[in-house]
Amino acid sequence: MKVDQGPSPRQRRGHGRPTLHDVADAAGVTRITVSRFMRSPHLVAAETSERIKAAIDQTGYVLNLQAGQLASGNSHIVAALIPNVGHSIFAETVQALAEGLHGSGYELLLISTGYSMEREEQQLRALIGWAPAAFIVTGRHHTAGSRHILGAASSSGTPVVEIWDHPKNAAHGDGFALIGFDHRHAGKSMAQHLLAQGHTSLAYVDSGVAEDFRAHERGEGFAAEARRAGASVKIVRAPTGDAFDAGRRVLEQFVSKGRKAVTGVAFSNDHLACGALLQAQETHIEVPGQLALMGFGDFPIGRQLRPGMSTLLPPRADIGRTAVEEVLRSLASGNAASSRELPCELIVRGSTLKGSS
Amino acid sequence: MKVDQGPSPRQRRGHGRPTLHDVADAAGVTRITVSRFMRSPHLVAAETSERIKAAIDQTGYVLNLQAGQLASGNSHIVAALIPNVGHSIFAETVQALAEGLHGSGYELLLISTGYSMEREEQQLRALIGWAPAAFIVTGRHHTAGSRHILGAASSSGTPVVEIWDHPKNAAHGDGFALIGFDHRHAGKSMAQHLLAQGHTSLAYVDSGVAEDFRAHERGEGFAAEARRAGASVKIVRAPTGDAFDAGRRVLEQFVSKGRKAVTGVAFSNDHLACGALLQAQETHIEVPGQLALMGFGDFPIGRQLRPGMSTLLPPRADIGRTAVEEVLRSLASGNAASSRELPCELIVRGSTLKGSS
DNA sequence: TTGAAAGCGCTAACAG
DNA sequence: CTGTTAGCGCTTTCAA
Repeated sequence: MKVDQGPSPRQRRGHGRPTLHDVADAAGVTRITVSRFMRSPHLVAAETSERIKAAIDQTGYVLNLQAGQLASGNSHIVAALIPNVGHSIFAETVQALAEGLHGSGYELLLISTGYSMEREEQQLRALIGWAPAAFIVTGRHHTAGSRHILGAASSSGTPVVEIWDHPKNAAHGDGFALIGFDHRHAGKSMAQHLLAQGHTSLAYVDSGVAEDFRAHERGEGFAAEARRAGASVKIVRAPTGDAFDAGRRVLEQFVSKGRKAVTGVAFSNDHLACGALLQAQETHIEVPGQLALMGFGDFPIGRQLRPGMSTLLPPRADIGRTAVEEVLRSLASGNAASSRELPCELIVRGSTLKGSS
Repeated sequence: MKVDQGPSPRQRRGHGRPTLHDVADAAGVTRITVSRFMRSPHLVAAETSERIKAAIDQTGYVLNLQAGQLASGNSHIVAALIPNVGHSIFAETVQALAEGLHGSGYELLLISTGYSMEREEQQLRALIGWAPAAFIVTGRHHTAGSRHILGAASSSGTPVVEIWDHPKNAAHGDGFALIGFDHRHAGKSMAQHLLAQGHTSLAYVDSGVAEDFRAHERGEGFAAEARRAGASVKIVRAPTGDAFDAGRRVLEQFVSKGRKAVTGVAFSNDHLACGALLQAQETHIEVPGQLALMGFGDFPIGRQLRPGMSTLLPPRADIGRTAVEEVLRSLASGNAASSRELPCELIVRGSTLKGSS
């Protein structure tokens, strides 16, 4: 017995899929009973349940979420805006978001902003049409328009969580929950590590991506700490393009431009740092002997090269897990999501440890 | 004049956001006119448009997509199921999907299946509740349940595209559009390259992920071609876990187990191959002198190590671009999406070229 | 434990 | 160019 296509019995506008009504007819009950069965089976008599169950697989019925959400007034979509879904640094966070939401009854709507605040705002505007139940955005820098949208959502009870950031001096308070770590402090840790190794002439290689504010902040923290300790410090910006190549070119610069004075370099991510390490090895610069290098992110390759790349391990997956946790908690309790600090961990390997190379 | 919260005038159930009705009232027209203005502004008189425009920003109105889709009967969601959104090999494809859909009026609903067919089926079941306008799935291996769901969608006019595959002998015809390349043929190319370099004792290191069928198929193609040419060939499976480490361990095996006879090894991806290359260098095995290595995927790191890693470059971004193209074309024309072959490119670097190391 | 009535916010179809 | 009417498929009261 198939759903008929041609001259149909009950004239319908929508696509021909079975509806609650069809199931109800087949089971000899009304729509509401079927609806109830779908959401709270225990409120339906056992015998009725059986009939409905049979009717459901007979018709091949699937609940239409859109209709349900329209009627109930709350969507089951969690929107997450990530600078670059595929980038090594965010991959695990995204994975954790998906993992955490799986089975919660909420669906993850994942958006790549391409590290562009304008793009983020556009996406947000498109998203609000979906009336997401919660927003997860990356970082605390947004256009005025984005802040307005998120603020409106937040003040009408929609959880808004900013991930991958958590400045200690939350002077700037948009009131959104922040889940992550202090990037200035991360930069400071990097500087401290190099200083502790006896370096007094430092450099920070910033991300070539203009809107990677978090990398810039790490640089600021790095420079501030270096100066505080009386060391010299240079900040250079990596070229755009392949990160390994960028790292290589930066190293060339350091060598050719007579910046040999620099002995300790921190990079805004491990790929840059590893590119520099490879370049150093090929041009016979000893690491860490002549030059100590460290990265950020603890990407797999950093552990593989010799000497291993010292780095800061950010709580990549934890950020995702915690964000979902907060969102779900907030959704369930009605209270706003709260901020959580998740610190980085310093991973020391051969690229900064004199004893090792 | 704010939307009131307390004892409201028009008793409403939904969340307090403004609706078409509010805008219509404010503009002194009916809802349908506003609706029309939102979708086909050119059908509305200039003067009326002005009034509506004013009413819209006065009320802060946003179109509710869910309601619209329910009423019109067609969703604007394109669902894409990818084994691992963050994995290097898929990152560009995902990026291209997002890019291509941006501005098309469709939203990308991105799902990671974790390389599990069961998981894929679960996700599909959850997804159909959203009535996606199109499905993009990875590969041509799915559970019977998934095939059933996709088949039903397809035969009711919903485009279904399988990406990252395109077997030449499409004996198996689910009828879905296939966008990608023939993995057996890719494996064959890899074997041919090693054979052409004079190797007669080959090995293929298969992915440790059981459900990475495409990697297995490349191995089959590789082995078949090797045998055809009279070479010996072994297939081993990489351990799971960090891919670089897995590659290292596989290389250790080759050396310790007296499998020294093997002189040419192809890996199911570049990370495995690069791990092996690093391990070889550290244990003073000459590449390509004693052992030629090649990978698959052309990941950035393969270009950076010395000697460079020979590999097969799959049309990562092209697959995504083309998939979106086909989906949109199909959606617009009503015809089913069609298959497209997008071949891989052989990238020869030092790891297989005797003259270079 | 089940049902009736009303409506979520928007749009198709046809008039005018 | 604009309005009327009648839903899309489901869920929320509230009553039986």
